[in-house]
Formats: sequence, C-alpha cells, structure tokens
Amino acid sequence: MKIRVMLVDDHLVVLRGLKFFLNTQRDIEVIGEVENGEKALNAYEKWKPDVVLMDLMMPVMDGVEATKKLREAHPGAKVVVLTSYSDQDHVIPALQAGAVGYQLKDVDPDELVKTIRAASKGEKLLHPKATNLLLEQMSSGGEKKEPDVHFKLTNREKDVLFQITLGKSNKEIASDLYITEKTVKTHVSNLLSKLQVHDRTQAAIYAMKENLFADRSEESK
Amino acid sequence: MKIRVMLVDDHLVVLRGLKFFLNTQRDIEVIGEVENGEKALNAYEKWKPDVVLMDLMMPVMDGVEATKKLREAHPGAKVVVLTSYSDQDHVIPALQAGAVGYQLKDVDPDELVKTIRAASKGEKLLHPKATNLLLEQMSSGGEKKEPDVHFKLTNREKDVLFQITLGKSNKEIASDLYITEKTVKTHVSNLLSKLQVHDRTQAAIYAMKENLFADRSEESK
DNA sequence: GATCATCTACACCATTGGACCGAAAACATG
DNA sequence: CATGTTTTCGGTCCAATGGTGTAGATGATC
Repeated sequence: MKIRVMLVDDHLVVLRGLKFFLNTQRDIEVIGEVENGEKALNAYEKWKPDVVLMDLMMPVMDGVEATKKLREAHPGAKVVVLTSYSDQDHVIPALQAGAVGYQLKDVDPDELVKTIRAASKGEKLLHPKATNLLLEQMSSGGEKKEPDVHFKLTNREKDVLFQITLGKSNKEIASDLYITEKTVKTHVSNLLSKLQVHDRTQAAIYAMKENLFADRSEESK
Repeated sequence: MKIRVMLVDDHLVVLRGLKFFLNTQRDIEVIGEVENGEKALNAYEKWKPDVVLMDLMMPVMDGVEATKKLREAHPGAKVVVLTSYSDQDHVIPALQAGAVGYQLKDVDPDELVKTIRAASKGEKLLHPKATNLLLEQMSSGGEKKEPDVHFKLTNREKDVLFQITLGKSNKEIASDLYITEKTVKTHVSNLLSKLQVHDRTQAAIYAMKENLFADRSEESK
C-alpha cells in the first residue's frame, strides 16, 4: 500500500515537478495537487490523503492558516511543511499549527522522501535548521524576541499602519478606508502605544524593518 | 534532436522535480543541474546546454549576476529566468543582464515548456506580469525611477535625513547635531522639497527603500 | 573682490499630529 | 443574554511639523 500524498503549492511548476519526482518513489503516490490553502481543505475531505505536503507562502490562505484549520477538522491529518523559509517567524507558527514535518526546499530530495515516510507513520522529522530554532527557543525560556507586540494589533490597526508605511497622511488614510479622520487618529494613537513608539515615522520604520506587510506589498498600487 | 537544458536552483527539491517533469517532454532533455550561480558558469563550459533555466535568489552568486557573467563569456547563451518574484527590482535587472525568458514559478508548467522551446530558437517569451512591468517602464519614458535626486542633498541635509530615519524628532535632531531646532526645520524643509515628498515619514520611507545610509547603519548606536 | 553654495538662525503662520476623554454600535464568545 | 473586543465617531487641547521669507557668517571659486 502506497503512501497517498496531496500537494499544496502555488508554484505550479514546483507542483508538477514534485509530482513527477515523488511518483518515482515506489512507496509514494501523489493523489492530488491544489494551489492554495483554501482548496486544500476541501481537497482533503475528498481525497483523504495520508500526508499533506504544504507550502507556506500562498495567496488566498497561507500554509499556517491552512494547517491549523485542517488539524482542527481532522486531528489525525499529517501535514509536512515544505518551504524556503527557516526563520522563527515561519517555523514556530507552522509547528504550533500542528505540522508534523518541516523541510526546506534546498534539502536533499531523498531527505524529503524520508520525512514523508516518517510522517505517514506518525513520526516527526524536521530540517536541522528548524530543529535548531526549536532548541534556541527552548533554551531562551520561550520568551521570543519582544513578545508579539505587533500581533496584538487589530486588523484595522494593521490596515492603518500599512497605509502609514505608504506615506499617507491621516486625511488620506481616512478617505482611502472610508472612515473619518477622527477614527484614523484613534487607530494611530492606539497602534503607536501598542508598538511603543512615539510617532508615525517611528511606526513606519518599525513596520518596514520587521517587514510586516511583505504580503500586502502587491496590492499597494 | 532534443533541447538540452541545464537547471540552476538552490532548492534541491525543485531541481529534482523540474528534472523529472521536463524529462517527460519528448523534445527536452535535462543534462545537468547545479545549485548556485558560480557553479553554473563552470557547468556551462562543460555541458554547453541549449538553454539555462535559472533561479534568481541563490546563495554564493545570484541569478542576475550569473546571467550577466554567463552572457559576457558566451553571448549566445540562452538563459530563462524562473523565479517567484515579479517586481521591477528583479525583472528589469534580469532582462538587462541578458535573460531571454522570464517566468514565475506559479505559471502553468506547459507555459514554461513553451518558454524553453522559444528560447532554444532564440525567441523571447515573458510572463505577463514581467511584460507589464516592461511596458510601464517604457511608458514612463525610461528615465528609471527618479535619477539621483538624493545626491543633490547637502551633507548637512543628509545628516538630518539620516536622523529622521532613526525616528528622531526635530528637537532631538537639534540636540544631537548641536544646532537649534529652527535650523533643523530649515534643513528638513529643504530636503523634503528636494526629495519631492510631503513629510518626514515619506522621507524616511524613501531613504529606507533606497537604502541610503547603508554605510551609517552601524554608527547609529 | 565678487559670486555662489552652504550652514546657521529667526519670525510668522497654517496645518497636522497625537494625547486624553467619552461613547455608541457591531460582533464574537462564552 | 452578558461580557469583552473591535470599530467607529465626537470633542478638547497642545505640541510638532512644515511653508515662506529674511539674513548673517563662512568658505570655495572664478
């Protein structure tokens, strides 16, 4: 009985390539491919794969979100994350979301196959870099950098902060978001105190350095 | 006679997958794979492929650099860029470096195959997004972004701008530079009009995006 | 010496930004 | 339904910001 694998990646080229490669393995069978997290949820219902190979950066619904929802609906689902990022902002959330494997795209393909096999048996296999991160996290007592800070921002506050990083004035933001300037000022005041900075310029600098909004950079124009 | 293709990508998984996929095409043959730009140069000498499929983001030597050097040594080399980025900071440099094709990883695999076939005949095929960027570039008169602008800033104005990128207020800047706040305001006014922006936040954003002060970033503390 | 750019400084004034206060409405969650 | 959060809007008050104009001191350049 082969291991039935479902692929989730917005890079169709990668998707196609992975499919051909994995199908050359005698104990693995790719039974489905989708290009974003949202489709993955429905597809899982339909195909009930043994293992889901999931990219992280995707439009519509990213891999962390998809993994979380998938595991909520199907606690037994085995998700292996396959991505290019090995920083703590990706590794930790993914594993907390319930991923049972984490591999980087620059890993030896055979290693990826091993991870899939391990996952199908319920074992966990991580890329060395991911493991390192976990250990660092443990040793530092799990206090992260500055705990969350920006994750405490509400959605609207994030919207406003994003506008600030575009150099907009409160008035412009108000007109862009279809709210009054008063409201914008409220949001600005609140987000400034949450970020612990003193003015919008510092907020913009912070947002850019932490590159929040890496995702929104497209929709800006 | 098959089209002989060489792959350059630091993601071994993608590399392996692409190889299997492309080899299923009856007129394409993958004759070599390397994982960074530097190795690509030597590999090209050895294999003399018809087409090089090149990733952009790689360690050691990135795709733009590799393409440039490859085309210098072998003007007839046909490089197709395959990447995830479609912004002008990647597209333009890659094409200027001499790439004859530009595709995104989320493109339909068949489209990628077409691009390779076109490249082998000396034809150029770009992803729609890349084409759009080119056209925008043309219509804006080809004057690139805004030439220099910031180089017209006096030394003192640069000092002040740098302080702004640190999030300082006029008062703080004044005390740091041992001048009065009035003077700082003068400098700020002048540099804002030279940069053609309306407030200090936009100035800070501009400076960070253009990363002026890459040199000073150390002395900041 | 005359000229020009730069750096410094000030005055006046309108606009913007932000803190602090309250509060209604929508919404999720228990 | 009670509770808490989020989003919205209002007002007051004051500091910060920025435009415009003027002007003295310095130093480089012709």
